[in-house]
Amino acid sequence: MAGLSADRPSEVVLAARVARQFYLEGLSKVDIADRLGISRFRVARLLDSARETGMVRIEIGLPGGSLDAGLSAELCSAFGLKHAFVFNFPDDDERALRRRLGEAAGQALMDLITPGDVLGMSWSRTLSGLAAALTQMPPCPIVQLTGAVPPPDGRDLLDLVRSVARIGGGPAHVFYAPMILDDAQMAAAIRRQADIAGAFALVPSVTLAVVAIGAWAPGLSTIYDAITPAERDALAAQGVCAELAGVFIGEDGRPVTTPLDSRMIVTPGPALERIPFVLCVAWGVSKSPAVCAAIRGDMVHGLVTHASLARALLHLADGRGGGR
Amino acid sequence: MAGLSADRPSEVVLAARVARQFYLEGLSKVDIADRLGISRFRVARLLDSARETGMVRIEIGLPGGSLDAGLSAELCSAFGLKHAFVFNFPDDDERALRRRLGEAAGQALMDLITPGDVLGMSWSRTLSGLAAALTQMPPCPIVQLTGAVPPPDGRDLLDLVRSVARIGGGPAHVFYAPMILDDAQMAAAIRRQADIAGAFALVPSVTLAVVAIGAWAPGLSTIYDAITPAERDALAAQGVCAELAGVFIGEDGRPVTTPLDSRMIVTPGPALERIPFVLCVAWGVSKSPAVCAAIRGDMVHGLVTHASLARALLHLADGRGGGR
DNA sequence: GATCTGGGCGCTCAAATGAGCGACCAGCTC
DNA sequence: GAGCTGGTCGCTCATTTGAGCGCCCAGATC
Repeated sequence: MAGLSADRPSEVVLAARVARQFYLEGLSKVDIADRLGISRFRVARLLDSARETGMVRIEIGLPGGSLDAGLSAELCSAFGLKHAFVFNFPDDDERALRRRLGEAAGQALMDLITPGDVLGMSWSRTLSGLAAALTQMPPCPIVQLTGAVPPPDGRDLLDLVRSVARIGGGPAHVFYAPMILDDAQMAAAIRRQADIAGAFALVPSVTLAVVAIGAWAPGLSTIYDAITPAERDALAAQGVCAELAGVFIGEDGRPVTTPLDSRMIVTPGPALERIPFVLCVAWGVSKSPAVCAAIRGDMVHGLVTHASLARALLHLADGRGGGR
Repeated sequence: MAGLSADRPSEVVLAARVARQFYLEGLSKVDIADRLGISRFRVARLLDSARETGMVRIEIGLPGGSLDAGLSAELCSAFGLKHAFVFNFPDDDERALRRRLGEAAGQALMDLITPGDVLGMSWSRTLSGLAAALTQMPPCPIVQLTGAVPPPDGRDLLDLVRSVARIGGGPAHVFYAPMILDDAQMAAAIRRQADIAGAFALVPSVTLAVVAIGAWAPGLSTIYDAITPAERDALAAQGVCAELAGVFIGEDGRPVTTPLDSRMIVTPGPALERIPFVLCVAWGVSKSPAVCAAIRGDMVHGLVTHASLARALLHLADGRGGGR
């Protein structure tokens, strides 16, 4: 099985000739065999040897642009994702990285959405820039998946949903409610409001959702930063390590039920799990354990991210599951 | 035929996934199609696109060692050689380069020779080191192809022929005569000597010859340096641009008949042309036009050389014939 | 010399692949 | 709406390719 002994220069060169003609000139093995006056079986064996000895090197590369197709493909394989989009954006400027990833998510959304879809959306600082890159959309209905959190720049989830709906021309199903309330009774009362109940009634029909992944750590999740230290610790003790559209996720990538749930206006975990395609955006190497957990389960089907986080994820996957 | 539009990230990534699985994991297109849930035709088209757009990069590389298989293969194709051996030897130290090329020629000879062969040999400073690398040889008869020139270090053609014969255990057919004589009559007389005539009678049975290529310029040919300036110019005027075992070669790679021939004890050009396999050793970028001419015709079937000369040859071939 | 053994070679047959073709669809023009 | 056009898709059929097998030869062992 080794082949190509080092003390047979003519065979090494012959293998190189065969490899050139096969891989670079695109000739068939039969043609090569005829030209070189050897059997097609020998051609095949020489090619095998050339591959085995590393004489033929094949790389799946960056075709240009900022999309790293090779990393994206690896991520798909390693985590069983249906789609992954890894972009070569520099990490140094956080604001620019967020903006570009938001636009990239818009690109991905345009690419994935089809006229029959019903789009669900949640909010994050990264996603708030998504609409800027949307140039064309089918007129899909768009559903607000969670209550709103007050954004620093005033562009909130309702703005995002409406912007996206305007581009496609489809109906926007929005409602006015905060994401977190002080007590469960008030949350329940709010959920009974007609517009909110109406929006949530549409969730089962959502076919494509765009959400961000938060990590359960300071500064890495809007919710983490919005609650008390005691609540943070309680959830961490329950195994929460990531957060997806207000749904808490454990290390196995499945939703974790927490006492906080009753005080939140969000699509419930089981409902989120039933959405056929959930596209996530994640950002920052420090989030890698959280993202790893989130995409490990079956909840997340697509991921938009940048190269350094992607590499960190692949490293985690290699270390643990022994993925190739 | 272009495919993979830049504004379809998912298709680009899909192509990368397909390419990974096909080229790196060795799966069949049918398997890939089944895994990804697409048709095998789509797999084939994605692979074509990936090749076209340069997403898949294939290089035929150096497997290690000093033999550059890629350059060797290119040289074979560009000049229609049966065998080429290009070695990555540094150019800076001429003595070392010559020694290593001589040994490399020995390697090539061991590789190419088979028990039924009759080996013909001529001399050059490079070839004088050939025997040093010979470890095993079939017991082939070995024939001296030319008269001798006095070597600087005393190791002459007869020594070389005898050394090679000793390693293989075959008979050595040598004779005592200089390569160049002062007048034609004396040369004719010498040719009639029994041992010389005997050796030359064997030339038609020679199946494999090892010779060096000289360029028609000062310091690049033993013969050039051995004759008068007037003779040099006369031969140059006749179109001589290279020299092979004492046979003068024109720009078309075919032997040139010259007045000098009658004064030389060498295998005649037509006889040399009839040898089934002529293996040449050449050295030095300054010889590239001569080597190019010599290997252009059908006289030379194999070449042992170093990377920089090989590249110069390919450059010449590209410029002229438009070889790819 | 007889026998064994390992490796290279080329055959057969089934699976994989490519070339070419028509179906289908979206967008456009009239 | 009818008709045209450019593009993608998957089919058929012929060719190419791979897996496995037996042959043959060289070298080792007895």
